[in-house]
Amino acid sequence: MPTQTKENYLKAMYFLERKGSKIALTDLSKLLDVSTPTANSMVKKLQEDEWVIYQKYKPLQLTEKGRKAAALIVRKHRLTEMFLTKIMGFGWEEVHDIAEEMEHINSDALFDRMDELLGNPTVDPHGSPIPDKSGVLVSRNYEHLSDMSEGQRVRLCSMTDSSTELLVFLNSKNIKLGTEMDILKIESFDQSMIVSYNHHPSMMLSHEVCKRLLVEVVN
Amino acid sequence: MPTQTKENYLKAMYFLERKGSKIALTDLSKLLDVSTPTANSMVKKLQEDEWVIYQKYKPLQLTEKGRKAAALIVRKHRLTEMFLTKIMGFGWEEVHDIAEEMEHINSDALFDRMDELLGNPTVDPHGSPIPDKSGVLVSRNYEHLSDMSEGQRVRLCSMTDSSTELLVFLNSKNIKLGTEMDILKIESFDQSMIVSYNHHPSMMLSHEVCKRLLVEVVN
DNA sequence: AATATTTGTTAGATTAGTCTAACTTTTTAT
DNA sequence: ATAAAAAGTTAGACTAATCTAACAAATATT
Repeated sequence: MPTQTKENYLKAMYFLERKGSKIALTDLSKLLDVSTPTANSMVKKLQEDEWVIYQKYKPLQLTEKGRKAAALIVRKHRLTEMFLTKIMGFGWEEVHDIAEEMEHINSDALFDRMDELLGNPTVDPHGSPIPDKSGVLVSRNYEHLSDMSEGQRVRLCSMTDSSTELLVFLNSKNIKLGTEMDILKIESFDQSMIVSYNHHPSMMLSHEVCKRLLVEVVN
Repeated sequence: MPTQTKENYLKAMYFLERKGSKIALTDLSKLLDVSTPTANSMVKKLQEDEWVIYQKYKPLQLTEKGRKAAALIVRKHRLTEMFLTKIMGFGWEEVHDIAEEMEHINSDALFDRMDELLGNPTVDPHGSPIPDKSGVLVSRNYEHLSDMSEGQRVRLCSMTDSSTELLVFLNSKNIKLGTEMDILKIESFDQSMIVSYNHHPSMMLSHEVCKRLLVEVVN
């Protein structure tokens, strides 16, 4: 098992890989908020135990071993988030930071028990998929709300980023995962949407927000 | 907030202080399984932020600040143990190692919620007292089972050490916190005790075990 | 009281993780 | 195609936490 710091490097590389395939050192260092030389020397060390493949000036790559390790950290993170919301009663906007620490806890028993108590969940409180015990992640392909058209009915399933600000905003609008919305109108000048859902007959959502909400069309 | 390592030094000093008042560097280094020079240089560093009072060749001392910090770590540890047993269904012999990692998690919200869900417990699953939110620990004065006499009826309330081996042993004998036992006989040659409890009419407990069990007399 | 033992200290080295400054390679833009 | 910009690398230094070897002080033993 790598150190906590190394786990964070693997996790960051995992996210970068899932986003755009090529992992750039600069992106990694920005994501982890360290200097590029720091990230550079760390990936060289990670190579020694075959977590990553490193070649000078080439994009970074995770090995299978490194990818699996990263996925299992993400699994611990997302199970924890689910546990904190479903069992302990936290709001979805409160759980990220706690999970960020708990994901480094070394105890299969703990996370297996969470998994069990939660009934083997497949997504976290923000709709992000939970990798399985062998590190396999099956992610569904949702659409950005911003790409939908007037008249469609959609269900909120996930979001591109789960920043506290976005989650608090959605709380204030009473929008949750699973909330179904009718797209009443799209303002052409700023791409903002007027939607209706539950008991809210007409709510305006800015383009910035719509870009970050992932939905599926309701038949 | 000190680092995780420093928190472990404070916690160790706290235990040593509660056991015999004078904190010796050698004892500290043994408890933490580091060399004496390592412990020595660390207490010097801890002094810089006024966690401890250090004077060459003198016994170590915790400052009020250091003692409170240590107590709050112990609080997190014991709340976690309680949470793992009562809410998550772990056995009392399984929780120490997990709590040892969770005690370093930095989240008042998490531990406050545990406290709440548990109904503000005052002892952990092994009968050890839980310091309150301001770091005050009120510990009851139990007797060692080994110091009791024939004919007395006692209730198991705590133990001097909660090693997995002892806990597993007690599990196998079906002895729990709260179990009331009648001391039927004390063998003079080895101080072992014959006790009866629940549906066990006569059980032999070695002196080694009796020394580690803390009880109170039942009137 | 003198000596032996234990306890504590200093010095110097090592590893993990970080930085800045300077430099090189690759990519982008004119 | 060359210059400018971006990305990546190397060198060297720093802090936290650890070690061993050597030494000093305090305590215990005869």
